[in-house]
Amino acid sequence: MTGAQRKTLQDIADAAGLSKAATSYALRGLRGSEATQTRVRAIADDLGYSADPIARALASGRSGNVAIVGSLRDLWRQGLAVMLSEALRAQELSSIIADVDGSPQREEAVLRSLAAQRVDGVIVLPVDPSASYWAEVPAQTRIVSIGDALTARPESESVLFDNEYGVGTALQHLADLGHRSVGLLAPTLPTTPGRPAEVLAQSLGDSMGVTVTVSSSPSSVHGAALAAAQLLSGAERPTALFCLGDSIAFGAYRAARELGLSVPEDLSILGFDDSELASLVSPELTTFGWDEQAIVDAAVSALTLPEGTGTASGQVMFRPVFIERGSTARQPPPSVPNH
Amino acid sequence: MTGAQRKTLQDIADAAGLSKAATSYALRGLRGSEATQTRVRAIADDLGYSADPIARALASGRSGNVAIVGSLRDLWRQGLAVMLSEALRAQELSSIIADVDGSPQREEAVLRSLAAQRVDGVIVLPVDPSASYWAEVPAQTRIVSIGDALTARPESESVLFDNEYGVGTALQHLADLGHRSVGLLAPTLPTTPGRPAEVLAQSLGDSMGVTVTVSSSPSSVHGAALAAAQLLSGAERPTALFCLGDSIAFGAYRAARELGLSVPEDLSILGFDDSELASLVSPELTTFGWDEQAIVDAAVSALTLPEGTGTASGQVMFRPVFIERGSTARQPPPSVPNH
DNA sequence: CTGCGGGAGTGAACCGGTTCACTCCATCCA
DNA sequence: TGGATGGAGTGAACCGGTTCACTCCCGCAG
Repeated sequence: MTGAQRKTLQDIADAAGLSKAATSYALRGLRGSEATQTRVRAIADDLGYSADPIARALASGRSGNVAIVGSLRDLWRQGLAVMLSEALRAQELSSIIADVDGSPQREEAVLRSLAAQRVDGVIVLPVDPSASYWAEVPAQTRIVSIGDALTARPESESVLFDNEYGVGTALQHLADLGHRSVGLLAPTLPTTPGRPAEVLAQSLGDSMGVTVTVSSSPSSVHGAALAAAQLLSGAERPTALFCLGDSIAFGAYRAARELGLSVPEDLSILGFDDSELASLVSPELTTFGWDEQAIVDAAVSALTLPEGTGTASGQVMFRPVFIERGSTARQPPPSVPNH
Repeated sequence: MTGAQRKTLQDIADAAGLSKAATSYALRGLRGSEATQTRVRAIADDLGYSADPIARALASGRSGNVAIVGSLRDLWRQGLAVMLSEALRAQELSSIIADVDGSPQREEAVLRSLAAQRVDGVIVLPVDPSASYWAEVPAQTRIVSIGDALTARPESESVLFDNEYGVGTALQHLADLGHRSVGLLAPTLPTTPGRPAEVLAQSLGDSMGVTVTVSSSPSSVHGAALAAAQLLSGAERPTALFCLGDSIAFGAYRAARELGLSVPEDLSILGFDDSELASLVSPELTTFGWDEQAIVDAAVSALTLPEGTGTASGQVMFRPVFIERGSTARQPPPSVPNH
């Protein structure tokens, strides 16, 4: 039942006894008397009219397409991408999702191809925020970047993660439990200028009397298990592992199992991101969660809202919430003091 | 460096000394001499021209937007949605992702709103394939549905899952291990006409001498744990659980742990979909995997390729591959024969 | 030599909105 | 009373392609 032809602006204009121009203005509330506007809107509703997004795009120069670009390997970011696309749809925007798989080359290629696609916004989880190819993005394309303070692009509107808080809270928690040697497993990124979280963790650790040994790890469970095993087989085995990502933490669980270490008695494990499976593993993973919906909404409105409407700096920061479950414990364990 | 203005077709026409029309035809290889075509293409490449997708959309009536609609709650489908969007991008198509959360009402609402958005294709993981609102989708909109033979829409091009094979293989595997009573945990769907997999499993089980007790379960780990616990607390406890979805299997793991049953000695667990975490849990989950990339490619080409180019029936079927890990065992266990 | 078929190329309409520059007219103030 | 003001509404250009109907011209058959 495709039924009647799609209504055009001209149809509404005819029905209202107005010109196309007046009708267009009235429907968008830009000009014309209050009375006319409501009358025209009523007619449009009546006839089931809605403006053709394509024609509008051509005339107005805005395509209604937004690209979501980033390293979308891990489950958390995949979920974020889907939520972003959902939120964009609510604004009548369609999305182009591009996984750059952590590679600056792919990031560059994607950004270039986007220029041809006439996207009018890019939401990016940047791989190399300092790369020169960002300059190639047309000036009128809004860029919103999502990430921690150091991987987000300082030039663009940003949705930031308060990793300083997260890392500080994590180390404090472990220090309070008596841990003095902590291993930090951070995801491998090809270019990590300054290795922000790691450096931060080490200096924070120092101030708490905790030694932080940093090691990088792939985001996959398998790779993380290897990286964790290596860290745990060193001379001075850390009594706790802080994993920047739940998938890495899951890998650590496996490594611990293979080494015959029980969690949390012999080894405390701390995750990050509170994946759906954090409460599945045994013991349940202590981790940090985010308000993903709020992050998504912030990113979309940064893209959507007229310039300067948001915060002065164009930046919003989100703080992870600590979720204590069962994977961390006092060190040394109180149950076996000195036997 | 936004630099030079974007090139238009007129620029290329001028440079080639041809009319806009001839240039347009030549670039698309539709008319004009071979020599002219290559010459025009060379000029276009030279000037870095690429056609404006919006203008093209307006003129040609195809928007270049494809909607991905379905129940996108679980991780597997989320990953599929991201992969689909990726694959569409490679065809210069943008996507609109809509999660209908298993609700026919939302499915209907989304389909209606899509009409206004002028999508020219829909990839759907249908919730209610028999619903009448499908008729509202404009006839020229291509629909590709992804699902098993009974939840896919018979009217549209389909990418099918060979669940008959999957369920049969699973039951055979369990029967071979000596199991005679199997619990089947299937995801809850609001309208499940005929409850296909369940009915299938019961009749297949009959032919193998296996009793199959069906129970529906939410897709979330928590909900599944509850459903599994209930199934395991019944009078005749099944010795194996076949879970239609890895998340449900993870819930079953937890239920087993809480009931003091060890896997696989006391209880065999079989999953479905081979999520990234199937090999993380302990024991590693025996499950069924898909070639997701092939499924995605099939769906996209069904949408993209001209009508009738694919298989005669417009349907492709994919078969899951059995991945045996450590969560199933012989029943009763051989280690403790009769002690 | 005439007539015809067909490939190459062209001008103009068209897709369906947005926006600019303009006219018209009622109102208000000097 | 006359001129400035400004809100309501209009015609036409415009965005950048696609496609239709047409002309022109060359080659070939009758």
